[in-house]
Parts: sequence; C-alpha cells; structure tokens
Amino acid sequence: MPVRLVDVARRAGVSPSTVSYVLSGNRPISAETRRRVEESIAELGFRPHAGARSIRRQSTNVVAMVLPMFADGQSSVQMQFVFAVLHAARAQGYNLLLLTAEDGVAEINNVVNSAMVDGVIVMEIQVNDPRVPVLRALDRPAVLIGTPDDAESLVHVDFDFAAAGAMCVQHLHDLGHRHIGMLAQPADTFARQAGFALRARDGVLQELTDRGLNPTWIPAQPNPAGVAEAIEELFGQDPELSALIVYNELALPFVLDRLRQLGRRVPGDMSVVAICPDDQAQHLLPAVSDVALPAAELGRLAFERLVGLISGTDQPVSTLLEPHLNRRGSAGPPLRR
Amino acid sequence: MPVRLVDVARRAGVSPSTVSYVLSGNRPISAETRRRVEESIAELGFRPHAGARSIRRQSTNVVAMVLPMFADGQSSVQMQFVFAVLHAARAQGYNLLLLTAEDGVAEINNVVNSAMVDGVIVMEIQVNDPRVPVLRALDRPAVLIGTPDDAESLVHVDFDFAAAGAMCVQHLHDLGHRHIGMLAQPADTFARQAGFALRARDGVLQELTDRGLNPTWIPAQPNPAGVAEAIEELFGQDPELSALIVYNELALPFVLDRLRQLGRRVPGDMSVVAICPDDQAQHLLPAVSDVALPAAELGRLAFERLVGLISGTDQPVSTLLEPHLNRRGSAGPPLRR
DNA sequence: TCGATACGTCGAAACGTTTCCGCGAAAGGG
DNA sequence: CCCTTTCGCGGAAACGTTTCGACGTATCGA
Repeated sequence: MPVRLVDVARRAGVSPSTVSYVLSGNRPISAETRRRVEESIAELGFRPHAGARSIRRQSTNVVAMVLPMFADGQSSVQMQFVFAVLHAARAQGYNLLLLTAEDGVAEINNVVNSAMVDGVIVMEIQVNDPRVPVLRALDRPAVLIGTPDDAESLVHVDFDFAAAGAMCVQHLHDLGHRHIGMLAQPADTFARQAGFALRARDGVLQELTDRGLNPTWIPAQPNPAGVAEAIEELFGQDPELSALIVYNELALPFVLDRLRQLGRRVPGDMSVVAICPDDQAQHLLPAVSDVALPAAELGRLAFERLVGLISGTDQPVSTLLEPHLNRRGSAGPPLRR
Repeated sequence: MPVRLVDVARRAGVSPSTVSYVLSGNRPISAETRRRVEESIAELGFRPHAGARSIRRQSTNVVAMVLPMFADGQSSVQMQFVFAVLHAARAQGYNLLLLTAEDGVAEINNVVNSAMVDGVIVMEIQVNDPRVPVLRALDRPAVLIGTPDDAESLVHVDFDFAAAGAMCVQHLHDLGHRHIGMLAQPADTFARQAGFALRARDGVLQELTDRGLNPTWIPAQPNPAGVAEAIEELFGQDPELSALIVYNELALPFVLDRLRQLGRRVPGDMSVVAICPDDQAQHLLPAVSDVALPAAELGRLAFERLVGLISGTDQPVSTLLEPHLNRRGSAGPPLRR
C-alpha cells in the first residue's frame, strides 16, 4: 500500500537509482528525465521511507532536545527555548524529538546509539551536571543551552546571567539606590543547582558587594503567598530597601501586586527591575524595566550551532549573549527622606 | 564504529537471527543462550538501529504531536497537554516528535508517509479544522484532543467544556447570584474558532439564558491592561454584576488584582469561579474556586487511545471528561443591599 | 576519422535489521 | 526400539533506500 521508490521508477520508466539521484541531486540528470520522475513522484505521492533512508545515509534529519528536570510547562521561559529550537529545526527541515530529563542519561544514549537522531540539545545545565560527561562521550554532536563546569568541553550557548545581574545593580545604583534586594528563583531551582539561577544571583551579589552595598536576596515561590513571604523577609533583612531586582518571571506579577497591597508605589516608593523575557515585563502595570532574557534567540542559536556541528563545520565552543537593559517606568530615583 | 547486531552475534557465538529473537522474544530461547547474548549486548553496548528496524517491523515506536497554531509557550494549559503526552509516551517506551501547526497539513502527511511515526495526536481542534480530513485519510491512527465537527469520524478525547461552563453558572446561581458575567479567552482564540473557547462560552451563556439571567461575557487579553478593560466593559454591560466566571488561566491573577484595585473584595463584593488547571487556582489569594481543567489527564488519555489504535484494539470514538467543582474561598453568597 | 572525455543512466551491492523456512537433536509415545 | 513431535537454533531472503562501478552514446580535440 505505501508507495516505494521502485514504483516511482517503474511509472517513470527509469531505474530506481535514477529516481534516487533525482531526489538527492547527487548526480546530473537530464531535464526530461527529471521532469518525468518528479511528475511520477507527485502523482503517486511518494515519500521516501525515513528508516530505509537513514540506514544508508548516516543521518536522520532529526535532533533530540532534552527537557529540564521537573519541567511541567509552568515555566514559560523553558517553553520559549523549546519553541525556538522547534521552529528553527522545522524551518530547516529537521524534526524535533523530545526527551525528558527524568529518563536520565540512559535515554540520551539510547536515541543516539540507535541512530534515531543526528544530534542533541540539552538545556538547563546544572553545576556538576551528570549529563555532560555522557554528551561528551557521544559519537554525535551535542549543544548545551547553559554553561557546563568545564566550559571548553562542549559547544554551548548561554546568556550572561552574571552580567545581567550586575547590570541591574548598576542601573539601580546609578539612579541613587543604596538599599537593593534581589528576589530570586524558587528555592528548589537553587537546590538543583541550576546554572542560570546561581549565576544571576552571584552576579547581583558580587556587584552589590563591589559597590559597598549589602548583598540582600531571597528565593521565592511563584505564587502570592510565596512572594508575600519573600518580600517580608527582604524588608526584615533591610528595612530601608528601596529597590528590587526580580529574577523570577512567574513571580513578577505577584511582586507588583504585593507591593501595591503594602502601599508601596512603583517606582515612587520602590523601584523594580526584572530579569525576564521582555514580553512578560512590558505588559504589566506599570511596565517593568528589565534586562531582557533572550530565550528565543538562545534556542535558535543552539540549533544553528548543532546543524553546524552535524555538517562538520567548526563552531565556537562558547557563545555568551550580552545583556541589554530596557528602561521602562518601574525604576526611578529613590525618594528623599 | 557503531556496534551492530552481527557483532553481538559473533561475540556470543550465535547467529544474528538468534540475537534478534532474544531481543524480540518472538521465539523461545534457551536460558544459557539468552544469557550469553544478553551479556554480549551489555558489554558491547549494542542498540538496534532504529531505522533498520523500522523497515522490517511496521512501526517506529515514535508518535507525533501537532502543536496548536501560534503556540509560544505562554499558555501553560497547552504545555500541560504536551507534557502529559510526553510522559505517557516515554513511560511506554515511545518517543515523541513535535510538529507545529504552522507547518500545515503537508507536514503531517510527510511524517506519516515517510513512516517516521506510528500515529499522530492533534490538539486544539477548531471548528472546521482543515487537519481533520487529512487525518482521516491517513493510513496511520490519529487521536484528537478536542472534538471535531463530525464527532464520529475520528477517535478523540475532550473535556466537557459546555458542562463546565454550565456548572459554574449553576454554582453561582445556587449561591444566590443573579448578575453573572464571564471573562473568556482572548479574542484571537475565538477568532481562530478554537473549540474549547467556543464551547465553554456557549455553555455558560446557554445556562445563563436557561435560568433567565443575562448572558454577559467578554474576551480578554491576559495582561493587566486587557483585564482592566474587560472588567470595565463587563460592568458597563451589567453594573450590578456580583459574580465572575473566568476561563482564561493567564488572566486570572490579573483579575483578582484588578478587583482589589477597584476596591471589590473577593468573595464579599464579587464572587469568582474559574475554569482552569487546578494548580493555577489554588495558590492564588484568595484561593479560587474552580472547575478543574484536567489537561494532564486528557493528554495521558489521548496517548492511551493512540497506542490502543496502533496495536489494533478498538477504542471508544468519543470520550468526554466530566467537570468537577472545587469549592474554595472565592465564591460566596452575594451581599444584601 | 579516431581516440579520449563527458554525460546520463543502469545494475547490483550494500546498509542493519526481522522473519520465514528448515534442520538436527532431544524428548515423548507406542 | 522406532517413529513422531517438540525444541532450539542457523541460513538466507527480504525490507526500501543509497551509492559505487560500469556502460553506452554523444561531444570534442587532433
């Protein structure tokens, strides 16, 4: 029932190899023959059997993407990575296979050793990530979104979270703030040592310290109660707090909400700067100044690197996207007292 | 370099066919031989070439999932479907291939005609969905999440959105509310005729009408400005509004926020009932009564149906999950005036 | 006019599995 | 003790492609 290459060949009155060469373009074919073959393909609706094809070519035109541990679709940043990679892949005729980190490293080995995929993209790299040695030993290319401990061992792309954190501090400090706190990712994100959470926090704290300010920070659950608690704790640490750096995109709306409830106007009584995808900051009230997290760009870039590796061209081992500040209405000079 | 079945056979001192039979279990194998073969497989780290395998078996153990048009990762409900299917698939040794609806129906045909996947799951079915006829013509099984126009033509699973809407109305009406409005999905969701949005709205409006109440509703963008505008519009339509049905999970926090800004206490001045995933309602302040949207359950069920079809067992054509109300603090009797 | 080149096509082998068929040895029945 | 059945395994063909080598014919230079 499925139409095979030989069926196309028979109908076009040529040999199977000729059809194959028309398909691959690996050999010159006369215009007339090509026309007949292509017509035959169209009329029969022929699609080459991907499995049969993959056994002779060494590729499948499929790449795997490994999702973060505990991915549940709640974190829209994670999803933006997936969609960016997905769209980049589809645009180049690649298909995307989804793997869950829960499957563990075994499954990564599985799909590449069974020749299902041409390469792998792994996101949300942790410090001491057990997947990194596995990826290095793979005989197919891999690209990381995030920075591994040994930064030279695997091709990776990342956002400069430390610089982003520092940039937030700098912006607020320049505005005149001397009491700056950070509301960071949930505690379990730190518990699993996610690189982005650690680096952003350390970037903020380092810059605060460098400028002689108190390093004040707290993780927060992304729900109203968690945010309320975190903000209270921050004020406990520094009652004079006049500015907040929020790197917790899901919590951001609740932060604004909570500040309003506490009677603190933004930016009059409290300045807020976020590290988050731009579209999640700009539609809030007030629109929030942010250091934009270029998730889509990173995903796209990661795939680009991967196809580069697959096609055998050298790729830069490390690519760090520089932060960029979007000034909006949520940050201003502190009130005089 | 990649280790093949013959390598395993040679090392175990058996023929290739024996190795294959050990792998598939399609033939009795003596304990001793099985042991030797399995040992050989383990030591060589052999993984059968998926492509080569797929050409003889008629299956790949991969299923495709077609994402909604305009999926951007913002809608966590969409993502819950994907993750539910993904986890169900992985749990059964299946892999999941992601397709974007933007690719159009051609790509669906592509992956199944090239024998890349054993079946397809399609979510977010629209009225007059162009993918439905394509899926019907496929020579591989398909399962819909959502209800097609011709409800008997394809196996599908869905949530009874109409009943969910009606249940919200009933709950609020029973509490004594006579002025009930609905804040629904964004306008563009209605514009693309997404079945879930239409059915939920119509369920609400029908039930309101049946009970002699005014059918008041408005679509809303899921951001503070959009929600503020929508709520204003609802009050414009019915100044005596005392209860709100929210089917717009992303907007829900902003709704509570906005009501607070307007000085309306929940549930004192305004009762709120949501249709949304339970975990998105229960952590808000106040916790919101909801008709839980069983996204994970639907995804799991859809995959279960698909493997059923793949293995050739008959499946119920239509499965409609019944709504269930979770009473929380956000809905109470209206204030006496 | 003749030999060498280039072009277009074909035949056949290969890719790594699965599975049909068959064969020898062991087990069971009379 | 012989004949039949069962059991365990091997040989080889098949699956649908790709690609290597080769072959005829037209083209070109001399």
